[in-house]
Amino acid sequence: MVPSTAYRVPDLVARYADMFSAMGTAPRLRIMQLLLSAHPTGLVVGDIQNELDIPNSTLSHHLDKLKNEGLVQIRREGTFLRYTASVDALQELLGFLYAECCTRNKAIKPSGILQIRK
Amino acid sequence: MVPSTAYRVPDLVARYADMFSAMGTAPRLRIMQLLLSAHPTGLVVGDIQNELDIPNSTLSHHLDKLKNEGLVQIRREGTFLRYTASVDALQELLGFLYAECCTRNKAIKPSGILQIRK
DNA sequence: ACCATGTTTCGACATTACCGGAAATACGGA
DNA sequence: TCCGTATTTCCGGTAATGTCGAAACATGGT
Repeated sequence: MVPSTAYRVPDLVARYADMFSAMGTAPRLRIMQLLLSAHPTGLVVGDIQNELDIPNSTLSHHLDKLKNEGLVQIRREGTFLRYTASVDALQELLGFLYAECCTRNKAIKPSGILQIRK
Repeated sequence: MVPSTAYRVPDLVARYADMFSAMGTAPRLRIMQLLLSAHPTGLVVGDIQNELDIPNSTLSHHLDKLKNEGLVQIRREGTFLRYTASVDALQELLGFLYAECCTRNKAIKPSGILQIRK
């Protein structure tokens, strides 16, 4: 018996919720901001630590969470680990929000997103 | 002695983090989707409950969280409470994400947000 | 093999979050 | 005032999360 599609389709809403949750604390949102500001080069853990003043073990947990939700990408450079913001994930998330607010339901006018921001 | 601006400026990052956190669980993200799909009319609590099949007390907690982060607006209609998605809050949040990803750091091309979405 | 540096894991704690049944409250109508 | 419906508050249990020092691990160089 073939299971209904509901079983096979990964729950996108749950996935996006997890992404939002990963950006749902100030330290992690700051990390993402920092990585975006250093895009596409990214930063090594020590740089992030110095910039945000987070203890190494705490920082490692936050980075792990961001990694698990696919929001950052990692590559090794000798003894360093370089983290970069995942453009794909952020684009997906931004696209989801945009679709829900602007495309599907037209609750927000696209022009409203481009606000003056100092 | 004048305190540095860092003291007076409310921490916007923390605020946005709280908003992301509020949308960071599947039940609450579904509630926001539902309210957006019913925008601008909104829905009364009972409708949301029937639609999402969440016990009343649990639902009330989620709605309270969304209210506290300013993501929904409420008005009373007799014995009913009508919830609507807060366009202002969502626009602010979307604007923040857009600015961080597209404007400030140009990590994502704006055209990439408008993806085909079924 | 050893060392220095960078990063993660371990272990523990406090805090907060999620969930839901039962009771309490709010409102409008009879 | 009493009743029925709508919604919240109260209370408890359980699980998840944020934090961080200390120890372990990884890597490249000597």
